[in-house]
Amino acid sequence: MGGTMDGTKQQRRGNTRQRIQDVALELFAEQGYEKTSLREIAERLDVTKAALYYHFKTKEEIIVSLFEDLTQPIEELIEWGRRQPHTLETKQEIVRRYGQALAGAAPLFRFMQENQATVRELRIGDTFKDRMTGLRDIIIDPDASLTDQVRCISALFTLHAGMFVMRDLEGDPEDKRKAVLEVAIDLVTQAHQGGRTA
Amino acid sequence: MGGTMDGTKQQRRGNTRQRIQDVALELFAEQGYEKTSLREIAERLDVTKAALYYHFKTKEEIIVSLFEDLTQPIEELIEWGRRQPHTLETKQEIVRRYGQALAGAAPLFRFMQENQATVRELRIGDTFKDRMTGLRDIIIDPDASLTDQVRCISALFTLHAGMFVMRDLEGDPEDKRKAVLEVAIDLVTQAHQGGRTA
Amino acid sequence: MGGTMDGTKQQRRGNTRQRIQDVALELFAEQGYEKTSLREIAERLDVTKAALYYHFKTKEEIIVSLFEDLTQPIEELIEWGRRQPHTLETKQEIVRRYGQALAGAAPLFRFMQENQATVRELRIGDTFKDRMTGLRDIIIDPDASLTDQVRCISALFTLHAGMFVMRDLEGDPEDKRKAVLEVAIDLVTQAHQGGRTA
Amino acid sequence: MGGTMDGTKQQRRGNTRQRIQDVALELFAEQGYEKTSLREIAERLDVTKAALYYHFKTKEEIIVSLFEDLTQPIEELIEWGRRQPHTLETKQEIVRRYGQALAGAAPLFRFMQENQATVRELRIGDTFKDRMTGLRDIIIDPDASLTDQVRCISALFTLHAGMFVMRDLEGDPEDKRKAVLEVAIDLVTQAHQGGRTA
DNA sequence: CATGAATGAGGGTTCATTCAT
DNA sequence: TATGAATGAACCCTCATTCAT
Repeated sequence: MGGTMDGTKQQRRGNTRQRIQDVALELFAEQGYEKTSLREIAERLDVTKAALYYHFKTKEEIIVSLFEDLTQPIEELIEWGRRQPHTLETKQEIVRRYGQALAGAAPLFRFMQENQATVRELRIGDTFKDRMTGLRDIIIDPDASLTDQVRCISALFTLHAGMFVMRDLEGDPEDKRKAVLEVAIDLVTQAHQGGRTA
Repeated sequence: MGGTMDGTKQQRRGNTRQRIQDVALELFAEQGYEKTSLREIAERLDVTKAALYYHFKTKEEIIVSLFEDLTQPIEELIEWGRRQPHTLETKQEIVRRYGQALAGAAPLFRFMQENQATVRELRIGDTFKDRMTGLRDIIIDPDASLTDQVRCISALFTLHAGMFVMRDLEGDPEDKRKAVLEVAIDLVTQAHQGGRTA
Repeated sequence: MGGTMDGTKQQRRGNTRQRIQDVALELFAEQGYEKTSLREIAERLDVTKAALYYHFKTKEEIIVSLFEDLTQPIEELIEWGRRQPHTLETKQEIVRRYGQALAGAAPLFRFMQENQATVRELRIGDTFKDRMTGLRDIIIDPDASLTDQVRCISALFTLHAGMFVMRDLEGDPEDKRKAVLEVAIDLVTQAHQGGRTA
Repeated sequence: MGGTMDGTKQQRRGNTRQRIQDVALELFAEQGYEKTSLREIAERLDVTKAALYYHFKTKEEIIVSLFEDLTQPIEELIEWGRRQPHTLETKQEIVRRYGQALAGAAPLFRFMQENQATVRELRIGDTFKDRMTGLRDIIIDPDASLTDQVRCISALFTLHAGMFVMRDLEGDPEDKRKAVLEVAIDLVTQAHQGGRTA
């Protein structure tokens, strides 16, 4: 009552919306979307379930908002990619940047990878698929051999796998990141040259 | 009463357990584990929920039984792999056979890929992880460079991706299968030679 | 096939009905009637639930049959008591014999004491109440003071308590039995003399 | 909107928790714990089952809360008893007060008496047993004869029986209460003097 | 901004019971 | 004698959501 907070309820400066997103993403990534209840989120925040509804109209809107906030870099990457010439350098740069974008929103992508069935039914599903298709079309040469097309997709998947599956591979994280990137770039490079050499 | 059934209740010869598994897997793969209710499964089979409980003790046991039934070929593959010398040929053969095994239980693996968050919490989770680790240890040379290790994992992932993600890639399914296999084999081959050449 | 049993299924000479009763009583006394399911009984006997229904029409009939089989001595005791003169000796003898009867069917009475709410709703309820009333009327003098009437009921209750509550009192069981009996007899004796002395 | 409620939904001022407890205790005492479903309780209150779960986390918590709320006088009685000298007067006073405490929470104790099997499995079970043991230790002389120990327990049991079994004894309730108390006090008195006189 | 109280729909699970074989 | 398969009703419980305050 007057003056500074007493700490009982940690800083409530109106950042509640943000805090909800943080906790939600953490729990969604850890337990899955359906197994995470609003009650659980609310409890962690020491807030009522009803409070969540002040900030988000539905449970789905929480995940959608996360998706929209966190995946903009990828949107921009695609935008950028579309305007570039389809050279090898461009492709390699795309892979590099995509790797960074994934790392920048790791929990979200972990969530999306581990909850594909859920994501597909959510509103995000289609949007996300569109983006992936967009990316693909940039690095895939339409008249490349099937094998090379697969290589490109495999490159993207390697990046994804790099984030989550390879956590239990031993080695320095930074080294692993580099190794993953190298393999991915290798794949698009092979794919790019495939057309010309074979 | 003599002769064939009248069709109202299709053949109830004792294949109910099997039919439950079939329908369950279909729905689990399509909608996810948590979003598929036992009521839904029962309705599709024109049977009561309680009937499911005659054949399976819990919902989890249904998916576990599917896992155990359909995953044995992979178990055997690992067994076989362990007894082979770690030659390039062995590795390539592992990849080939793993591809086949995946194809042989496609719906289950699609389910597991798209419901990782769920699977992790289920009893299957650990078993599955162990198997993947087992496979990895066979095709990965322990003293290979990190990059080559990533290549091997990427090969396995490419096979997985091949099953599900690449469905919307245009082209003859059989051709796609071959292309996927080629890329995967390529990756382990590069990884294998990496140590010797680099 | 032919000759003696092999022991896998212990003696099944047609005593199944009896075995059901035994196991049922044990479980009913231990866990209560409602918390004991037919599945549980069947499993303990290594038999199907359906088999129970060959021997008993309903779950209730199992407990009813136990009641009828095991409480006959008390029925007879009442019969006997009714024909005796209402002397002190008779009353004392009733108490003594009732104590024995309780001991002879301890698990059943433990069950009835600990599941009164259930028993009341079962068909047994009334029968049992009738018997208790019968007993009471024998040892209670209709024109005794209220206090002496209470003494008589208290005597009966002391016997009941003696069976179950006093199990955790230390001391030799046989000694405890005697002590309980002594107190009960004391109570009816006081009650009997009350009328004459007060 | 201003003034009194319209009666459709009787006063919902926040006394719902209390109303749940009241109805629950009534039904539990009448039909037993397991045979009373939450649906039944909810219906009587003209409320949804889910509403019960807003106020109590589980069904068990309802009975536990009743136990904790209603049983405090006995807790205090024991506390008080422990601090008194072990004189005859103290023992008699304990019996008197215990009788009052029982009367003050008659429905709860009726429930506990008639659902012992259930209570034993509930969290309350042990707590209750501890209290009874506490009471016992106050009125029982450790070096009294077994017979006198039984007398003390019998006294307590007489009080219990007085509440429930003797309802169908004819006579004025108040007179019956007095008679029961007299017998109980008599028993502890005999027990107390037993050591000195016998 | 947020809570307290409640709802309706549905979840998985268990039960006593039935009946053809 | 007993089993295998199934049912219908009920169970406790949890969820996302609503709304007056």
